[in-house]
Amino acid sequence: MRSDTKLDRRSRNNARVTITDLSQALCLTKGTVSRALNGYPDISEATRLRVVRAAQAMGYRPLTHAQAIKTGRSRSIGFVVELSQKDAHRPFLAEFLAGLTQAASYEGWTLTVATSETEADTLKIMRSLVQQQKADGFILPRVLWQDPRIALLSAEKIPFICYGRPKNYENLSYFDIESELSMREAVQHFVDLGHQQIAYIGSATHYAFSHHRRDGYLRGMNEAGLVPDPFLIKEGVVSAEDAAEATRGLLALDEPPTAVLCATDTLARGVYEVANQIGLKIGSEISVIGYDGSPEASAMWPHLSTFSIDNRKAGVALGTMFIDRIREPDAPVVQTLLQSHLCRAGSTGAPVLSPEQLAHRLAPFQGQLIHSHQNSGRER
Amino acid sequence: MRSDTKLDRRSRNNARVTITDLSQALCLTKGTVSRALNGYPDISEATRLRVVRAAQAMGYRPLTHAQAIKTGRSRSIGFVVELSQKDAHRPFLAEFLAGLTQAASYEGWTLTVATSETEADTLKIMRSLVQQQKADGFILPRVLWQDPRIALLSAEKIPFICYGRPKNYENLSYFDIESELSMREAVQHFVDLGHQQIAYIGSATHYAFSHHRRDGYLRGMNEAGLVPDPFLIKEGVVSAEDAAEATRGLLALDEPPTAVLCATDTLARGVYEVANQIGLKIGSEISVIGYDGSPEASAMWPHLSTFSIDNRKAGVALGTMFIDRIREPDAPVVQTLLQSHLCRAGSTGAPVLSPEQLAHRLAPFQGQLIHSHQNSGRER
DNA sequence: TTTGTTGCCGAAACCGGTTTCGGTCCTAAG
DNA sequence: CTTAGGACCGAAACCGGTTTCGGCAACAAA
Repeated sequence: MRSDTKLDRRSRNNARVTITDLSQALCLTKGTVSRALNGYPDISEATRLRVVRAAQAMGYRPLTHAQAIKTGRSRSIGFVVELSQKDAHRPFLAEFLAGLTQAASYEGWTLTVATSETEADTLKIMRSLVQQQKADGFILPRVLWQDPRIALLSAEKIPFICYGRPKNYENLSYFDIESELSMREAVQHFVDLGHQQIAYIGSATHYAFSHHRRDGYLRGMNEAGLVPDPFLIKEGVVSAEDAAEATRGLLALDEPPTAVLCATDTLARGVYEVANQIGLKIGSEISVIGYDGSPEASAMWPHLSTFSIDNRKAGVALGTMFIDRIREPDAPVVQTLLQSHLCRAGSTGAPVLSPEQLAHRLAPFQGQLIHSHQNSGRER
Repeated sequence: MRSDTKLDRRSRNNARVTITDLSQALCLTKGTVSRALNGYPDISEATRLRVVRAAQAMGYRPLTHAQAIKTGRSRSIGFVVELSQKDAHRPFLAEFLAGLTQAASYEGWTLTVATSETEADTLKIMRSLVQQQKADGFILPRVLWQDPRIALLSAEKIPFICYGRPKNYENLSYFDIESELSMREAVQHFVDLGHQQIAYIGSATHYAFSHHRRDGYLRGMNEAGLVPDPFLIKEGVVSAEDAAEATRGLLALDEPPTAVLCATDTLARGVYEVANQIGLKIGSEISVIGYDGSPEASAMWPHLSTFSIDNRKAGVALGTMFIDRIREPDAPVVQTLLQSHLCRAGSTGAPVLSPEQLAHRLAPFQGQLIHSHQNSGRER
């Protein structure tokens, strides 16, 4: 009788093996089976092995959300994408998610993705995801220099790992791409090619990475014995359009830069835009380096020299770091840095013009450049 | 006593309101409360309202996975990204996910994302996600012309909604961007500008959209009274590199095309690549149209004319369609089409050269073009 | 032989829900 | 005035797990 209905249910339900099935097959109570599988010390090694083997053989996998209702942990890593800046996430998202889910699924975990419109929204969503036990914690993408998410999660003791290094990162677990060194390398590369007048276009300063990249530029300049001219530094530039505006400002200078270092590939698009409009030859009359290794970089012509970063690997690293943290909440913080490497392409070359010659070359276009303001960057 | 431990637990657990709390506050059993909230007919309207209001007031939200253990439904929509073709998903993923989660979270649902390497892997992962009750069904991105996922899910009666129209879509619920009409429009646009020799570079033919786009091209040609020359059609082109190869083949023809219609923006990159290499002016000597409205399109110079598609909207549509389907499994299929619209940019213009003149112009470069094979497209 | 320990497992409560099954009470028909 | 039938709710089982508690057997020390 009983076994009849059991079988019946089993066959409709796609034959999931439950802990009860397993315990019956082993002539043990389900409590014992559960403790055996979870490595409780009051189970003899012999029966533990017996249980583990049977579970393996019968293909038993516990229902994580059935566990969750008692344990409170749902083995799911939360990921909230904030969409206020439309472009902020696109280039790296797919590969990054791939890495994240790869790490997650390897351990039988799940990735729960949510999106939000505003910062306040993000906090609310994260809180509710945890309360609904839909996430055991979070991976924080694109960490801000002073990140309210970190404040919230720390205060509420919700586990998280940062992708990026914020202002005070001493006691935080993070993974980051080392971009300071990259920017120094970029400056060095420009210098090696013979550039002296090297400009920098930086992204929105509330992002943590903006700080590291700018510092890298500054240190690179110092190391090369160059004094970074404040006029050559545009910070807080958000979009390609803003970057174009910034570029016009740079080219309107008395001594325009022969090389421009951009904090992101998207910003480099702005440089290209202006250069294309006035017929300035990229890679010779002006050189450009970006950062991100995005597909845009190879859509530009000449191809943009940029720092390619392995977002897949970043995802894997962050995923495993997160799971480890949940498993061992009291372990010391883990801080990982990954190097990115420069992909040289056609956008960098020896300067064919000195800054003075460049200025002369640009003279006819001053009308198009003049309307830009000295401080086109938008500070947050 | 009892209430003491209760409070204690509550305060650590971030004060989640459970159904027991609610039932005690209302002096009802939790069974009654549950039935009231789920609209059972054996609950009087008066108490139903009382329960619903109290739930609202106390901020009660049921734990979906606690429900799931009895009901089998976890209110979670599954999304498996296959990464075999690295580039296949990137451009549209972020915005699409945004739409999906927007629709999901609005209804209190969750999005569970997984990735897979191969097709077989995808099927395995989907099956296991359902078995582990981590997904109630799936949104299928990038539907193939003959899609094994559809076969599997149909056979196992797992709910799903397609993003795209496969070969036999009569009885399927789908959402799709109408690209056939777009391609016809593109051809028409070329013709209006004065082009006659119009080539087509199509993407991997196992994708469903490839068929619709190619058919659109063919119909557009017919409508314009032009006979599509088989030599002008390259199908099964996967990457920008392959598209470059295809382009070389096209330009090596006796009567090379003055206009090239590409099934995706990525393929258009290949056309640009070749044009840039041999100094062919895009937008005058040769015109190009892409499809996708990706950021690459505006990274190219001149900007690529392309069809922009609202992936956000697509995500919202698919999400709500999916949830509706779960709620009402026996409802008739829903089939939705969304129009995309052409964003004209610098890559299209009136031809300044006839095909013959173009061939003459290209004569010096035949050496670079000749090594291409007539049939560079890779058929699957 | 008695008395602790210790190792090991069963029994049962529990987690936060859903669902079935009766059992009142009220009402209308006989 | 009975009685059949609904309307409405409580009681309890259930879902698939985890965790606490207690008891039994074996073994060592007294």
